[in-house]
Amino acid sequence: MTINEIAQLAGVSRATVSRYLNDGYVSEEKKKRIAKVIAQTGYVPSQQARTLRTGKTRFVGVVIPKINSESVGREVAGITSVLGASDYRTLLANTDNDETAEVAYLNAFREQGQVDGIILIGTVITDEHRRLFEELSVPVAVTGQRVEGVSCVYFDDYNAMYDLTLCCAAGREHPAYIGVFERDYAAGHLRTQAFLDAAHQLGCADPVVERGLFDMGSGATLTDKIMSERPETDALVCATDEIAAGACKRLSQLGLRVPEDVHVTGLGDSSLARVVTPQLTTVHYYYRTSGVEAARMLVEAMEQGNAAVRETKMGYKLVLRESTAADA
Amino acid sequence: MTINEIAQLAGVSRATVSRYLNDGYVSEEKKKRIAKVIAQTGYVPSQQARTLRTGKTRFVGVVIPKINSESVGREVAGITSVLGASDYRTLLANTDNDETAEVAYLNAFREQGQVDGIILIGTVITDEHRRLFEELSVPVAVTGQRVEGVSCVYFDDYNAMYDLTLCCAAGREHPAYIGVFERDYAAGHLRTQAFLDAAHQLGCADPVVERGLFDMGSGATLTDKIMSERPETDALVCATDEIAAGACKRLSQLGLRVPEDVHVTGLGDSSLARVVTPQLTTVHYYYRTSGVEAARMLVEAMEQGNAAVRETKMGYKLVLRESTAADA
DNA sequence: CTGAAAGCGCTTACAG
DNA sequence: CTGAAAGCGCTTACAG
Repeated sequence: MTINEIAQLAGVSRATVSRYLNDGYVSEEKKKRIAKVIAQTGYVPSQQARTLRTGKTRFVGVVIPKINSESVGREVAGITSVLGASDYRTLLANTDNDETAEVAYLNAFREQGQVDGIILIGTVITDEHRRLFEELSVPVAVTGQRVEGVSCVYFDDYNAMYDLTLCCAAGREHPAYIGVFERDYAAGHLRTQAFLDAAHQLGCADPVVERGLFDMGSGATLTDKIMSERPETDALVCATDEIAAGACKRLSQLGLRVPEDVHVTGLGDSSLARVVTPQLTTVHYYYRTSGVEAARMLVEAMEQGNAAVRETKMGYKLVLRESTAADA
Repeated sequence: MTINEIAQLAGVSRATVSRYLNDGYVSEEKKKRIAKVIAQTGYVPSQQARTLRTGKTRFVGVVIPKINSESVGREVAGITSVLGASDYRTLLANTDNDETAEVAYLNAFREQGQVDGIILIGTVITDEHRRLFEELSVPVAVTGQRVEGVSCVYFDDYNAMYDLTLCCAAGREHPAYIGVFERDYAAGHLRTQAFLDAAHQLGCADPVVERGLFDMGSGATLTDKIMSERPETDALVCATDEIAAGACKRLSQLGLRVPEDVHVTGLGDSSLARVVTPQLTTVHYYYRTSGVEAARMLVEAMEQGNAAVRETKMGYKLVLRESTAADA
């Protein structure tokens, strides 16, 4: 089925069929005839040919750091729902936390004109990223990190972690923090800073900070380190639920009770937070909504030329569960 | 940059440049000239134009039941690694366990000629699916379910669950099973049947079977039901790790100890299995490898016309952990 | 080994 | 409101 056959069957020129499919500047009578033929034949225009002619692909590239991460999954769900509704298809590019791959994908999308827009689920934003954003000929939106001059939707990491620390460390003497590398500004830098500020606010003289990766293994290892170097530690604030899960597991292996001996908190409110024993006090992040927001921004930018850059900071909600004392 | 500009710069016709890019039936001298120009300009051929001309898209549609599932994530990782290496790009379509959406995506891929091949991560395979497979003009591969006449790679669900049940219920009097709906042949029908056969083999007179969904909530609810109707139950075999995690949680809330009072097993060896307390005895499935296998089959089918259908059954490995007695 | 030519399926000024 | 014509960037018989 091509537009030519439809034109012939409907007794009009293919230009008229094309108009029917696009602006719709066609007489009522021909409209009807064309509509009927299309219905009968089940004709679907070739997107390839359309792209070749218009330069628009109706694809959006979504660069993700990790497949099979709950937060990423929720964001992607939000993104595809908006994109699908606007008739864009999603091209998922998984970097597996490889910064080089991330830049490579961004470049590939740019060079080959394969997408009308790009969404990056951000972790570490380098100068290379910033340069790329400038050079990109299609609109971009970033989630999870604030990027100057680029449309983005991010979380209130500082205040979320500040509140969490107050709640976890209140009434405790020796809080410690298990975080991640500083290069991740949102999850590394801001959350650590918030912990330190809150600990200071609570009057803690010498709060401990350790850093590792985003996984349970890291949580377990650093819990070992902290508890052997500072056995007096009585509150463990963790940058993510995964890390907190690893910490809880190790604490129990060390014969320490949570929350009686040590308070523990995570962040993210993943399903993991409800599975582990004890259930984790955490912060709920609106991941799905943040995906929806980013996709909306992008669609707007793709359809209207005037790329008004917008930054959205998402709220959060403290979720108190068993891993901290109820009196917090 | 178009092929015309390259041709002009290299002083050859665009047909020659095209040949250079494809068969390579070009004199050494011109090859050199063309290579140089391409290197200098960074020219990348337009995939759209190529597709329009050849009918090949170099896209593969991958239909998944759920984003953010560990098993799916692992399979997709395997798939994209193979596909990427063969220069195919992956188009992920997420159905969110909606059978209608699944058929719709399959149809869309078929109608619009947007992909050169399709991989389906299978759950429920209906007659509608089978019909579609027949009508598809591009090769397909299915993972997770055996489908007659279609290339597929699936797991040895029956034997895996049989072994697991022997291990979980050995020396116990009253094993029960928490499974999922029969319509999922692999995870529903086969695993349930294997449990029943193994229970029978162990001499259990009246093994209990309950069915729900794939999540922790289902595990918790059905554990409630089983323990109130059959408080003598001393082994809980679950169709997945998620279900088993929900079961463990509820058992502990009911004041029952695992494994002392009740043995519990899951299946899949997800990271969840190591997080919950106690850690779950389970079966390891080679999800990533199964994705790799399916992608290889598909690539072969796409590149060689002779679509020799192949079925691969993957092995498995019993993983003993804390949730069953060590003497099993 | 190479180039001129046709054509993949569409859209869009242009002239009417 | 409508059609003839050009062209998006490529590939592939065909004739040489």
